[in-house]
Amino acid sequence: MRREKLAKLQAEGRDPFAIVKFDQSHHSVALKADFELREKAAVVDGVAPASGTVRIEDVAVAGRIMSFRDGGKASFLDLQDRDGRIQLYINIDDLGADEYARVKALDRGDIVGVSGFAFRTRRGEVSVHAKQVTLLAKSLEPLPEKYHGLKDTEIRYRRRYLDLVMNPEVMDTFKKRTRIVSAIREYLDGREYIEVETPVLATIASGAAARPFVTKSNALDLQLYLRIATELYLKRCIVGGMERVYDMGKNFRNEGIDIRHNPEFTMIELYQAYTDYNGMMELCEGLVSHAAIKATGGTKVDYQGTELEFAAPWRRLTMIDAVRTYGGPDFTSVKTDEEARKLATELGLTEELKKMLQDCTKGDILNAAFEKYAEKNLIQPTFVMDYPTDISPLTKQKPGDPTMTERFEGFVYGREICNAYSELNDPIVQLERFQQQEREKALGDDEAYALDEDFVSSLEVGMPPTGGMGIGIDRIVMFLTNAYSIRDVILFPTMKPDAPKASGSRESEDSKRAQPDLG
RNA sequence: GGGCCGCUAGCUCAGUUGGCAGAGCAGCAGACUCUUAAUCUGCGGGUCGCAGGUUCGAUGCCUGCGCGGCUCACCA
Repeated sequence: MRREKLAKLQAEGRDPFAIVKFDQSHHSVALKADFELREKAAVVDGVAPASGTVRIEDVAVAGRIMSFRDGGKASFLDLQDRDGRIQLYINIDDLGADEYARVKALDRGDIVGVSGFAFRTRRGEVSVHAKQVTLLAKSLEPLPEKYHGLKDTEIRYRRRYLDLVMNPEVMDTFKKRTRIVSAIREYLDGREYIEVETPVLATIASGAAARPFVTKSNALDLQLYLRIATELYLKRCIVGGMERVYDMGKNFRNEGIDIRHNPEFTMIELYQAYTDYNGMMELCEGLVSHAAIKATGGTKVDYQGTELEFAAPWRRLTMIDAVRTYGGPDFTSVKTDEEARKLATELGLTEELKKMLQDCTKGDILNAAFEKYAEKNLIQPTFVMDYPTDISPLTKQKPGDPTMTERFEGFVYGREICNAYSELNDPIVQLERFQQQEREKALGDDEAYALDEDFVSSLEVGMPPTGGMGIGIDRIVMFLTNAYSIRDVILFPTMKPDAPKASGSRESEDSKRAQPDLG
C-alpha cells in the first residue's frame, strides 16, 4: 500500500527521495517557547490580545508525522522532530482541494517539511498552520502503536531507531549521554589535559585483568588484540612529557554480558604527572559532579528510588576499614598469608576467591572480604582506598607498607565506577610485578596482566610521579540517567544475530566450512 | 555456561482444561472546518518463534533448537 503510494508519487514526478534539502526555521519545542514569549510581549496594559491574533509568520518545521486527527475539511497532525512534537493544522481553504487530499494521503511515519505560521488553536495548543506541506521521505513500514509505544526489549535494542522514534525518554537519555561526555572533555580541557588516541589494535592486551578479543592482521600476518585498557600507552605519553593526557573511547573485554557489562564499553583513562591518588580523588569528585550538573542541573540525582549526592567531598575510607565497618574481620591484626587463609576458611570466604585457597595471599583474601561485606553497602559515592599490592600490579606501594598500594576505587550504589592509583614508576619493581603476574598465569589465572616489555623500557627512560584514573563512562551515564541496564545507555548494545532466514542457510554452511582455515 | 520466565496481527496484549484464532491501536473505505489516546459507521489483516513427537485433531501437551529478558557465576 505504502509502496504503491510511493510508486504513484514517483510516476507523477513527486518523488520524495529526489528532494535534497529543507531549511528549518525552528524546532518544535523552541517554536512553542518563542510563541509564548510573543504572546507575553503582546500583552498591553495587562490586557491580553484577542484569541488567535498572535502569530509567528513564515515558520518552517520538519519531522515525522506521528498521528493524524482527520477532520472533514480541516485536520490536525502531530509532527515530531529532534526535540519533541508540534501540532500541524491543515484546512482545505488554505491548501486547495488537491493539495489537501495529498496531505491527507500521507502516512503516519512519513517525514515532511512544513511552512506556514505559528498560532494557538481555540483549544489552546500552539500549532503550525500549514500553507505548504512537502513530503521529504516516505515511510514504508508502519510505526508501532501510538499510545503504548514500543516495549519489546529485543526490538528496542536491535532496531534502536524505532525505540528513538517511539520513546522520548530514550532520546533524552542519549542526549544526556552526549552532554555528559562533553562535560567531561570540557572539565579536563579546562585543566590543560591533552586528549590523545591510543591503539585499539594492540599486539599485547594488557593494563587490566580481562580476556581480550583476538583478531588478525592480514598485512602483518599477525595476531592482534582489541584493547582491554589504554593504561600502558597513556603512561608512555607521560614518559614522553605530555604531563596530562586522557583517552576516552571503547575498550573490549571478552567476558559475560549482563545488566552492567557490555563487551564493548566506553572508558576514560587519564594521567596527570606530579600528582598522586589524592589528586585523582579530587579530580574524580569534581569531574563527576560537573557532569551531573551539566546533564541533570544538579549534583543530587535519583537512581532507582535512591537519592545519590555527587557533590564533593565523597566519603573516603580504607579497604581495611570498609571491611571492619560492615561486619567483617579486622585485617590489621592479620599478619601472614597463612593467618589470612585460616580466616578465609572460618568466614566461608572461599566462594569469593578467584583462585585455590592455598594460592591466595592476604591481599586476595582482604579483597574477597571487601566484596563480601562492604561493596554492596557503598551506596553514596565513596572512595575505598589502599588496595593490596598483590592485586594492583601497576600501582605504587604505600610508603612504609609494601603490602599495600596507593590505589582507590570509587563506588556508587554498590558498583565500581572508577579505579585510580599513584602510578608505579619504578621500572625494576614494575618488571618484578609483571613476573609475578606471569606466575599467576601459570597457576591458571587467565586474566593475569600480560608483560609489556616496551612499557617497562619506557619506565626506564623515566616517568615522573603520576596519578592516573579510569572511569567507566557507561556507568556514570547510567547513574545520571537513572538507567537500570547498561543496554539503556548504549545505542546499539551487543546482540546475537537474529535467527537467519532459510535463504541464508547456504551462506552459513559455507562459513562453517571456512572456519577451520581461520585462526 | 547454569536456573527461571517470555516469544500469538505492524504495535500493545488477551485466549484456548487439546476442537474454525481475539480485542484495542495502526491499516483500508466512508462522515465530520479546532482536534490532541479525536469521534462515528463499515471492512480487511495470522507460518500462534523454528523443528520434531504424542494425538482423530497441537498455538496449547512432550523433546530439541533459536532469540530475548531477569538472575547466578566471571568481569568494569
